[in-house]
Amino acid sequence: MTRKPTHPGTVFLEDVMKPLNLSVTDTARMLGVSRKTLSEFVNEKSSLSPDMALRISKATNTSVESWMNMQQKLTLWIARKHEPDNVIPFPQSMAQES
Amino acid sequence: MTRKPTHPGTVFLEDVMKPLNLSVTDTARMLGVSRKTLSEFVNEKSSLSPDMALRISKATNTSVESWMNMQQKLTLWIARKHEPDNVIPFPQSMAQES
DNA sequence: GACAATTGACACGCGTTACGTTACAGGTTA
DNA sequence: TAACCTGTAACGTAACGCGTGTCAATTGTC
Repeated sequence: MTRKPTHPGTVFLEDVMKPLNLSVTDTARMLGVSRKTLSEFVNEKSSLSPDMALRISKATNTSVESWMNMQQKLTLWIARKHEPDNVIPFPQSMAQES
Repeated sequence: MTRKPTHPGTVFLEDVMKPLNLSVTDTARMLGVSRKTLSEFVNEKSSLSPDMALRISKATNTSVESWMNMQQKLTLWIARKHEPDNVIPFPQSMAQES
C-alpha cells in the first residue's frame, strides 16, 4: 500500500455529518462526547478510539468493525514508516491464523 | 459475539514459540524487544502494539493484518463491556464505507 | 545434589495519547 | 448587535507500551 488511507474522522465528517447537516457541537452532544474530542477527531488531530467507534456505530447504525478497520489501516500505514529493522527471522515459518 | 477472543499473545506463544521451541528470552532478542515486553505480551498483560505486530510479521513471515485483527477483535470485545449508553441516534442512516 | 538458565513479576521512569473543562478569538448568520 | 459555531491552547487525569534493573522461584542438565 502506497497511498495514505483516509482518516476515519474525515470519512465521518464527509459521509455522515455533512450529508445530515450536523454541526460539530450538535454531533458531539448526540455522541455523548465533548465538542473538543469530536472536533479533534474530524480534524484528524486524534485517532478513532474503540469507544468513539462504538458511539459512531450506535448513532449511525453501522458496523463498529468498518470504522475500526479504517483506523487500523491508517495506524498500520503510519507504523510502517518506522519499520523495525532489527528483527531476526525465525528458523521456520508457521501456519496462518485467522 | 459472546466468547472472549483469544489474546494474540497466547496465539503467538502456542502456535509460534512452542512449536519452534523458542524461549521468551531468545524470542525477545530476535524480535528486537525487551524480555519484559515480550513476556507481558505472551502472558496477556499487554496488548499487541502495531510495532509488535510488525515485528512478529517480519519474524514469522505472516501478514501484519492477521495479527492486528486478533487484537482488534479482543479490543472491541472488551470495549463492548462498557458500551456507551448516552448516544442519541442520528436522524437518518447512511451508507456503509469500507 | 548443585549450578546455570529461564521466567514471571515488580518498581521506576519516560513518552504518548484520549478525554474533559474552561476559555478565548475569529467567523457566520439572523 | 446578538447568538451561535468553530478550532485550539492550557491544564489536569488516567491509561498504556516500553526499557532497565532486580529478585525469587522454577526448570533443566551435569
